[in-house]
Amino acid sequence: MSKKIYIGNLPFSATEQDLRGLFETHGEIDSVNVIMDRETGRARGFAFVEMAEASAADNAIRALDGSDMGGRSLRVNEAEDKRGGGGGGGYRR
DNA sequence: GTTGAGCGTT
Repeated sequence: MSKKIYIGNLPFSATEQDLRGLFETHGEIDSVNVIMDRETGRARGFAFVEMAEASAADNAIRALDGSDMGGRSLRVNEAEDKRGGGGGGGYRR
């Protein structure tokens, strides 16, 4: 079972590759998704990483949460399900 | 700078 991870307080210069490089150290990466504002195309300063194993995800969260990146302390946690749990966007059924 | 998106309907 894969697990989603939220990464906040990211430098706007952070990329998917940056995050993947960090997380793959702790476990198998299922997917990486840096969030961009779809209306402006600018980075929003946060991202999501999905890992193959929940145990690996938890390990990565512990290791990376509070880490200093570019002078900013990263916020790493299990992601909330605003996309995969409710249905998506507001319409459903 | 803080928890994604788009598709498209009950």
